[in-house]
Amino acid sequence: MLEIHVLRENAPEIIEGLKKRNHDFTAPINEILELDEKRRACQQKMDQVLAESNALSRDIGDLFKRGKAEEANAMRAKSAEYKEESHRLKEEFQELDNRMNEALHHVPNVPNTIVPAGNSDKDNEVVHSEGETPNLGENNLPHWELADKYDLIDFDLGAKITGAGFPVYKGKGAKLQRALINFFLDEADKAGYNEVIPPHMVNEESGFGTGQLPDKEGQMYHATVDNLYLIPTAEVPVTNIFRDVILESKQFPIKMCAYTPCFRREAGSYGKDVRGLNRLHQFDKVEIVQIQHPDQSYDTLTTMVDHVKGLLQKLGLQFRILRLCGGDLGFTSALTYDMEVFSAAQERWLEVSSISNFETFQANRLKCRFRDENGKTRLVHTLNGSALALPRIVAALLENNQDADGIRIPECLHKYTGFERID
RNA sequence: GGAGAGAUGGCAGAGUGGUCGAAUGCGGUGGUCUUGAAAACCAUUGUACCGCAAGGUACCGGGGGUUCGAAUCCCUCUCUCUCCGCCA
Repeated sequence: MLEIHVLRENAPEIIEGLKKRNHDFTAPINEILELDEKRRACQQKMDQVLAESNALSRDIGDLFKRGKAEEANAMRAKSAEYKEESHRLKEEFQELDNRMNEALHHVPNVPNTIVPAGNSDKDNEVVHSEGETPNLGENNLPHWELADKYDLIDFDLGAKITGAGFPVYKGKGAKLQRALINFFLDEADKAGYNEVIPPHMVNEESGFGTGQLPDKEGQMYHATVDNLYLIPTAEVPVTNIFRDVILESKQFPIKMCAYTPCFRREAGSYGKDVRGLNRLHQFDKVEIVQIQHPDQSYDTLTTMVDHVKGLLQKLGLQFRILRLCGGDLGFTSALTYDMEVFSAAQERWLEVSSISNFETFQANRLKCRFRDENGKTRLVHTLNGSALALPRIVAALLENNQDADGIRIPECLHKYTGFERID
């Protein structure tokens, strides 16, 4: 969430910046500023009453000590007045503070100046493209048919056990899955990311910290009995490692990576989007997360994009990089690059990674700060990216590397799979 | 699941109703000394909010209560530990 003092000082610029999201935030922001003003006035009154009340209590204490109980008792009535007054002001303050924060929670991050204007994914800007579309010939198959033909993934079995969108990976299909996870983790390790295995369920505070709550509540599976959420991405538990933490500048950059399954309800999805591996309720992903000094975060974003680029190059997949437009940008992000691979049999681009700089937006919710050169605490910048999400990578690998009687495994995976072909 | 104990500053650990935001030790930072280092000594060392400032307020796991006054008493929630049971 935006910092109230920043909003207070730069409201017109922020309203202007948010227009890229195709939404006019003038009214809610004005309301926030109004509540903020009332809130501060109320705090001043409250603090003053408390100060007087505290002074009076000290005086009464002194009188008791000096044995002047009668005088002390005479002052109790006044004290009761202070108490009533301060209680009333505290209630008023909390009410104003809650309302202000509630409104503030629903204001998204301000897009970076280089974010293109636009309404939907059609307006995203292609900033890079490489690799060639393989020539598959006539009888090529989409990945769900290949998965069936070579007995790699069983969607029906998953539907029987759990429901649609929960596939069962089998045989070489399962081994390929494991190979990709290990390959991605090893590459992240080589790039200096520290691996963690976080919990796969998180509490409300964590969901709020990274911005999934309260806005995207419906996207997560919620275990209501214990009030825990299945993670939609490792971003949530990993970034929350740094909730309520004050870092030293010399600790930058903090680089973490994690493999986890990810759970998403994906309510409202339908059609060809959800066929096969295109959109699942449970999938595997290796995530990279960085915590950076505000001055360095955009350089870091570039290194993260380059890291993912390297993975796609090693896998030999045709891909492109998009700079998301304001209308497609996530709630918490200031700038996002999406990586898409070309799925040759489906003849469509599939998003396999999303790499974002959240600047201080998450840090403010997380209360993740660092001590700057002057010893003052400031909010850090947080970033994360998929490196990579497995299902669509598998879809593209199966489709793009198929021939008449099998599927070729890219060389970088051989030492992980133990086989070079699926047939 | 049953029974009990506990939660204090970066850590350890005092404090059981009145200048306590909190002793002391360790750690951190700055300095003196030293060729350098160590040791020793001196100083400093929580966070947030309000305020131009002076200063004020809040916070001793969270919330509520008693009291003129609470880290200290009461209620409640959460978490941790010990024992028993169950168990991958």
